[in-house]
Amino acid sequence: MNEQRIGDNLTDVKVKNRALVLSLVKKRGLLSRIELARITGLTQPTITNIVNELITSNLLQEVGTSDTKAGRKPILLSFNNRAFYTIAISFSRHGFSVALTDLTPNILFRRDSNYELQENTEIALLELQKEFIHVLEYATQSLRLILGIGVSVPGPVEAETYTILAHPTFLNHKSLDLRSHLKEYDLPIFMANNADAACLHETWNGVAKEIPNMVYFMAGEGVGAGILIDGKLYEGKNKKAGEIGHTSVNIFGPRCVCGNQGCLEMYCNTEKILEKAREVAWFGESQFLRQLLTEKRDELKFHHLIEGAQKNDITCQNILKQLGQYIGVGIVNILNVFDPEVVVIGGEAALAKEFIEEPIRRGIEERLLYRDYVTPHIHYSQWGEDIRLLGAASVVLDHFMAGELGRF
Amino acid sequence: MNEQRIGDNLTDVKVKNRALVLSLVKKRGLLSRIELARITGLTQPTITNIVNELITSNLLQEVGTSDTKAGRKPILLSFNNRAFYTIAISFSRHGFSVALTDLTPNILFRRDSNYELQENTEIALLELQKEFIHVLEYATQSLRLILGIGVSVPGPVEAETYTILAHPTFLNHKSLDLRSHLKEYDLPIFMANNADAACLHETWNGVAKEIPNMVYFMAGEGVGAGILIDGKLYEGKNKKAGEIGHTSVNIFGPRCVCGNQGCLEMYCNTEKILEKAREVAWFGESQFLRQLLTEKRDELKFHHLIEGAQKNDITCQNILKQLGQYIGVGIVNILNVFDPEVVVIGGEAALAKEFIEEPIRRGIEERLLYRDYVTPHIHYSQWGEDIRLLGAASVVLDHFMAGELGRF
DNA sequence: GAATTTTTTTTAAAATATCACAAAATACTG
DNA sequence: CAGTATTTTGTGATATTTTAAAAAAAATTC
Repeated sequence: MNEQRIGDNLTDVKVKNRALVLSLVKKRGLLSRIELARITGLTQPTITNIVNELITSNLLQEVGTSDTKAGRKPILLSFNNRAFYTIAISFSRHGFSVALTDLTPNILFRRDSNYELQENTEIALLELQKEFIHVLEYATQSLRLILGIGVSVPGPVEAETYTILAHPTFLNHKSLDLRSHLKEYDLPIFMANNADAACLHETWNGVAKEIPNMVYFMAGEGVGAGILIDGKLYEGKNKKAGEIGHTSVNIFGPRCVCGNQGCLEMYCNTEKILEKAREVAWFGESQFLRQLLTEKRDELKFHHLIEGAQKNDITCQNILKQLGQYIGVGIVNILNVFDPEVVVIGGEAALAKEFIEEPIRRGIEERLLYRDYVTPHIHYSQWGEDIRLLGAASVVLDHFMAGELGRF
Repeated sequence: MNEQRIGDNLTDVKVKNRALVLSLVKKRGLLSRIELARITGLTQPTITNIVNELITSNLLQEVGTSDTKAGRKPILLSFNNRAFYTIAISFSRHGFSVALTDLTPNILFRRDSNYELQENTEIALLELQKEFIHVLEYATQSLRLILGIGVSVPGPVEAETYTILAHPTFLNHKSLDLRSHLKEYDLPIFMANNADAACLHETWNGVAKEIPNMVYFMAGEGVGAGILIDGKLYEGKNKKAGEIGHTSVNIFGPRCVCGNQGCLEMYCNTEKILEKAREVAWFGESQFLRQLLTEKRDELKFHHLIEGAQKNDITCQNILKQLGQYIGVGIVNILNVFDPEVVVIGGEAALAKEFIEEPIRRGIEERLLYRDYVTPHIHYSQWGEDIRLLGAASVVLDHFMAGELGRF
């Protein structure tokens, strides 16, 4: 696939500049040729040339003009998010979704399912295939050109083959070569850990559009991070980077399933938080929790804690506050190690923003090594549950925009 | 200085390819033109062209031929490490050194001093200037062309201005603009944290020559890391990345000077280890330590522990073993977060390799999340104390080889 | 010593951005 | 409302760089 050339080439220049122009318009919205020239430092004829090619391949469109003081009005260019489409597949620990998205990406059509890949892999795969075909038919019916399939997985992925690897919390039986199951549709497949996928989405459509160094801290059923360095996803030698959830934050702490002691994940995954809430529910002072538990038995979910906290239930607030404190510890570690421009907090925990924000802020203020010299920016994911599918689509988008899929 | 062009250029290609060829010869030693063509994927004429330019600028030399089965013998090219020189300045917490180095870098002439920058900044600076002039005179006397000054600092450096920043453990009074003190000699000055500098040295002259992703874990008086990503030093938004010593590994642990709790540095810096040794010395069972302490009072140094361990003193061995265990925790955290190809352990701790190696290996085996999928490579610094100066020189080298200093 | 092999160099060709300038479109001025 | 200034976009020649093809150089083999 790769022809292993490390030396640079004339065509490399062209490809890079074309990708640069395209992604600038994608990220900044409406731009004129002259603005592109100014931003890139390329000359106007070069820009004209590149832009015309991109218009020919239908990726850019001329959409009206903008006002200037005098002279010819600049023609505004916009990214054509309907030029191509992706099929996004996302797995959580309790189900999966398949969707058709445009290049923004927006979710145009989705199918959700509760089959767990964990429980009965064969049946789940059949179900997946069914839903996939469903989406694919919807897409072909309306003549959408599909760039590829993006898959977001809550666990590790094998670097070369994009196999979903066996892993105690998501797929404990054996590794799964999803690619071969979808091979017959002859679409390129890209896979990423869901923190990485979410991270990519923030770079193309979120808060990290113009930010080279960012860490996406994902705290939900699992705790992991997507790491953006120099505008590119950093995945490490074996696509195994970002497992911040399994860094020890308590060397003398209890043993984690991974073998380590006192992993961060043991303190700030939402399951652990719920366990604690259940404990407190029966014996604690929270009427809200006790009532919930009698009504719904063991069906206590994370969003219940948020509801409780919003209804001023002190216990719920305190539990979330503690979650914030633990997340804060993780964030400070990230800040000290990565010195990123931005940290985005995502996953279920982000839904509790209003209750964890303050303890996190406080934690940074008190504990950050270089707090006198740097001001870290902490954002919270704006995408809710959709981020799973949006991330999956962004994986395809990311490969496409790098010029890898050769459609422009 | 930067003309802010993000678009790519024909000259960019040339500069990159030239830098690539030069660094390949520097790193791999003797190479012929045809080999360079094969490695880079560039064509032979392109290589010839570039090589001839580099020979003209005296950076490459033709040195004999190598044997082949038949045909014309390839002319071997070698990197001329005496084409230019650097002046390296390194600070530790207890003194500084100034040296002249070639481009390997080898230390050709050095001056060491025990003035602490901390104690009496003004006098120390005068002393530094004196030694610097000494080295500079030695250099000019023999007509060496100096590329620039490299400075390695055991603390943070301000990104834009290369100011040495105030910091509790090295320079607690106020920031120091070393650049302006050396301005009159009209040489470019580059500064880096000493972990970063050491990391760079490993990329140019050590174990990471061909490795894009590496973490240099430095454990000595302080604990920090130099992070290599995609072949480049990763410094973060504000050159504050890599402070792994101040990641919390015990959220419930004692407060660190930095504000955080249970920082890694509190468990595996050598000072802490020595404190523990001193405690144990009087009341423990170690005859070696007790004798040492009565002879030398409070002059117990880290190398004494190593000596003791080498003389089979169980207490010394146990203390070092524990150090290894703590370092192991740090390494596992690094491996889980960065998934690097290589981790290099440096700093004073690396001197105790024979005693910490096993507990570190064991720690990784037991605690690494993806131990079934990845095999991390752990190296130990080979450079001893010289790494400070070598690192400082490598900072200059690194800028030069990137084509920034415009001498080729 | 002629044929063969391998490396290096030369020459011509292709690709790309740049430079200088022209054309187009609009606002401002009197 | 015509003319001018201003700004954006487009065009053609030029310079630079890599590439492709072929020649030259150097060494080995038969």
